[in-house]
Amino acid sequence: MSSKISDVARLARVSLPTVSRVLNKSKYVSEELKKRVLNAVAVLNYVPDDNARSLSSYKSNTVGIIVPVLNNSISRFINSCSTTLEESGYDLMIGKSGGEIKNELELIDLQLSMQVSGVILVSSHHSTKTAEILIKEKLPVVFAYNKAPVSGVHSRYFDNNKAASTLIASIPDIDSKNVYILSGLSDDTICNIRIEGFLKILENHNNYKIFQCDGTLEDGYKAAKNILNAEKPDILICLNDLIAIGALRAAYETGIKVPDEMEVTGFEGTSFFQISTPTLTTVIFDDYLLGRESADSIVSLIKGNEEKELEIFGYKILQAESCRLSI
Amino acid sequence: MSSKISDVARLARVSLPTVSRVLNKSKYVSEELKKRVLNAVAVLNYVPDDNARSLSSYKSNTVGIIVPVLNNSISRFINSCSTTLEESGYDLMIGKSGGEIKNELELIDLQLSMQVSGVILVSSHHSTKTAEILIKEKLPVVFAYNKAPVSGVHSRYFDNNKAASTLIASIPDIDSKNVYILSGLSDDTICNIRIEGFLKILENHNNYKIFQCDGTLEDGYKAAKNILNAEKPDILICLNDLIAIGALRAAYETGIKVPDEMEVTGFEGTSFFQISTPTLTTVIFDDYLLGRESADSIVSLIKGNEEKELEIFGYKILQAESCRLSI
DNA sequence: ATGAAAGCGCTAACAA
DNA sequence: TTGTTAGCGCTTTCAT
Repeated sequence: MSSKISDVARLARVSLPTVSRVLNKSKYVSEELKKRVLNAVAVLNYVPDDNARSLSSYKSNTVGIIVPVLNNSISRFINSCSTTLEESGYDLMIGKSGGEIKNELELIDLQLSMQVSGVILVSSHHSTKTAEILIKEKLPVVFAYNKAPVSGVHSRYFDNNKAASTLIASIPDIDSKNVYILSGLSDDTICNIRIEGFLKILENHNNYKIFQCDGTLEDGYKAAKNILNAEKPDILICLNDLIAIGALRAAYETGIKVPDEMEVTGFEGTSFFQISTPTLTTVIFDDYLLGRESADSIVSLIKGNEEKELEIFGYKILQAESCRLSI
Repeated sequence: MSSKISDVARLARVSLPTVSRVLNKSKYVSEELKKRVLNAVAVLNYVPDDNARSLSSYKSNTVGIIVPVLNNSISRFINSCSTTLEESGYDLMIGKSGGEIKNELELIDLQLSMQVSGVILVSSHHSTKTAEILIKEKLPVVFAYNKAPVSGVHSRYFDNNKAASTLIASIPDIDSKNVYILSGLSDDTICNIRIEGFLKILENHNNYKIFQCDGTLEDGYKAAKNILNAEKPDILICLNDLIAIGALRAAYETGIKVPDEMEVTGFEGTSFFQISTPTLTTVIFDDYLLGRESADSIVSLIKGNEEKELEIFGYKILQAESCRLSI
């Protein structure tokens, strides 16, 4: 069926290693032979077998990415990783953990068995166990979207803490407002970091409350509805855009005018901010940037270069109709 | 570093093939030996090398997916494929072509060299060349989102034609309205199929015009703005939701009230419909369903089962504020 | 039911 | 510069 390196060698009247050398540009081969080899490759439509190649060379050109789920923001991230990795000649193997450590560990086994050259791990809650396994394997790895749970591992993420502080600090008169925070799940590290950031500014503020939902649009809507039926926040700080969009709908249905009667803010997660009514004041992170940087780092690590262990990326606060800011 | 099958064999005091047989459940092995092998595997933390396995067995447990880009709808699709494939024990290798045939062909070579067991190809414009190559390789392949350009190849897609006809047919009084159609790029097969569907109903209608944009929110906005500055449509039929959202914004800025002064419809592409103001009347496709079905088909084909060459999936018309329907 | 031996397609080490 | 040889880790005959 498909031809192999020996077929090419025979047709080009050279030895196997010569074919290999031409294809991998690993050693100098005379122009004459090189031409014969390339010609034979073209004639036979030869495609090297990556499995055999990886097996004998202990190298693979595959990078694994493990994500909890393929949402909007992670899709942008992967898109960007993919572009960068392709430029460097790497393929992408994607695993979806559903956010469960058990699956994450299985996926790592899977990718280890594929001899991936490196792994980019996306999680809102990086597991120590995962990190330890990866370290033990001495596999190049980049933790994205969140800081690695142990040191000595490379992390690339956004400065959620500072973003949260800055957002709160730019809300005029925050001290005189009763503040409601609507968070995602309590085991979501990123949510917790954002809350920490909020509280840094709110520490002398004695009129705030924190509520929880599961972080989806639907549950954000439900939770907000419950809150608004019982209480009267001046401002509702939502831990992501989906929650915020749900809250906007809840406010609308409850007859509460945003921002006049209540302000609402979101936080990165989608790009819905520009479409909602009112448009959503939120924090924007550049997933493409993070993807590119993470991919660059993993490539660099694979090649054995030194890389900064931590890189933390900035944010942009987008002022829109749902909450006026003083910036 | 990592242990191999010979280590396991030694520790379990059995031969290599026995380990292989236990791990692959390929032949009967006595309980006694099986227990020893599994124990050794656990002790050594043994993970089989997939490359070696594929090399010697001519099988791989990897399925390739090639997509033009990772947008919202395709992410849902991949998410769903991924879940289904994982259940059947397959890994996923994802390539992004950027919509270019050249890249698509390169990615196929890449995946061929990885010995993928099958390929799911997503495109809004499937190339004959790609199809021919895949056929020649005798690789199981499923074309998704669009009909394969040649027969004898499996396709799984939505009935865009009928969806378009039904949408138009449900608009009250369409015959007496001047209809503007705002399409995506002219080489997007899916757009063209939708237009065909529209025109089936509009064939005796002599008051419609077709415009084009590049299919993005931004360009939809620009194109709609141009149209609305010069003309006065009764209804603006947008070929996808992004265009429609752009058009809604253009209408808003131009001071045209939707739906009172002009109606707007979208078409699958995002799930923004529920957030816009006004909410968007549109056609919904179930990307999860398509993902599951495509993945099921490829698994089935890999196993050598017969599969229906064509499966065409339905749609749901969602009536919302931007255009009242008679359904 | 189990083991010994051969070989998958390629690259790396060595030799010429 | 090129070729010969061995071996990557596994599965698959074929014996036993």
